[in-house]
Amino acid sequence: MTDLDHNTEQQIFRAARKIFTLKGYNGARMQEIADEAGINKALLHYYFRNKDKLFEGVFRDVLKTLFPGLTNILTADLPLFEKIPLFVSQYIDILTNNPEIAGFVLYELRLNPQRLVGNLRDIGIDMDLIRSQIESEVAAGIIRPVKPEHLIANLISMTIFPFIARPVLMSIAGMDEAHYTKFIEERKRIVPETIIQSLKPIQ
Amino acid sequence: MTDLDHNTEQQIFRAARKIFTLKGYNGARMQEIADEAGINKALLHYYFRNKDKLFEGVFRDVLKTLFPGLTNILTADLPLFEKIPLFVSQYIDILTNNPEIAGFVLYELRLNPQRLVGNLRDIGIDMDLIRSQIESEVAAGIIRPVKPEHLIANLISMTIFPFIARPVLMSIAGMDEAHYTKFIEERKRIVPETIIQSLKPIQ
DNA sequence: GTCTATAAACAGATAGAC
DNA sequence: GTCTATCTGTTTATAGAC
Repeated sequence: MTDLDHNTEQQIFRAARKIFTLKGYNGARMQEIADEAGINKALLHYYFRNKDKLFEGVFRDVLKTLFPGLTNILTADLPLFEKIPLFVSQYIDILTNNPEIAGFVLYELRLNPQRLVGNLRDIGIDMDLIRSQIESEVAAGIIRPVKPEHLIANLISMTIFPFIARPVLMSIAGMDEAHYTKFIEERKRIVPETIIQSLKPIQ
Repeated sequence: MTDLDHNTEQQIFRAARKIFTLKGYNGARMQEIADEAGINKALLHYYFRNKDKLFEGVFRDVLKTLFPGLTNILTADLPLFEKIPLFVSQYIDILTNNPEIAGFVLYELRLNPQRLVGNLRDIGIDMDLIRSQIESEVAAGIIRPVKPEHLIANLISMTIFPFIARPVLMSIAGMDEAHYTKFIEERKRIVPETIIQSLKPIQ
């Protein structure tokens, strides 16, 4: 399956990814996807049978953008204080390039949680590994004890949420586009700093 | 306008709030709202003219659940270290009772950011007030310097995100319903602790 | 493979009886 | 105020020509 073999199929898929992530499953129209791809509506059905199957493909594709490389960082063989900034920085870069996908995935999963089934492999984090890393760093006096669920929750919350809540944050803080961009860039430093400070043992 | 005067209207509104927050504007069906309210579809139009107006009312109502009391806490006359746990605890209680509204509001706002216009009053936080409180507590040696945008972003991210990402968090951490409930309750302690630790001056 | 034309189902909205 | 019946427009999906 080379790039040239399925040029139209790829064009459709790219258009579908754009429209679906922007408008959601229920808000997306097959006609709009066809327009975006510059082809006829009937071709969508020729290549992908129906809206559901097209969406399913896009959703898997978006999950692959969002998860695998990142869960790898979390389970890499690095001290927590190195892992955390790496994770935040890479995640912010991905979301800066794909600003809609976090909100898209979480919303569609809430509408339809069973979409997780069958895609769990892409999302899973080895919590036991993180738990044992925490235990050994606690034993070494590097960090204070913390439950892995809460550490992970804090980390991804502070990293992802500003992308989901963008309009609200801009509004309450009175930011324009430029401010928001700067704000996001600053979070590469702020988020790790916040977590690391909270993890340091009390001297 | 007493409760008894508009019993049907209220029934419809409650049903609409349930269906809209659960399925979103695009996913909600007037028929389903009518069924939920136990009345006929035509009555929806009799009371609320059309789907847009019905949604508009629900959206405002949800904003009122989500914001006013909380922004009040943030601008109350209390030390930061007291405000923060209060905010987290109250927000978690509200979201526990209305688990879908955070995701609902943020998603609908992303689809349609202009919904903020005209509702800004409900959402606004007086950032200058928070900024000056930070400055004075820094001057008093109680906390380290921090930009108000980031403090607020950290606070609401860690508080709200676990409700939006519920299925993902449950999945990656292998939690069942009971675990998740306990996890959320724990965050009333964890979130303030994390922020406060990160704010304490280095001794 | 790609198109035009159209079928089939659905969803929002209204007319009009009671 | 509340209902049944129906209209109108939209949207997914297919048939069939090229």
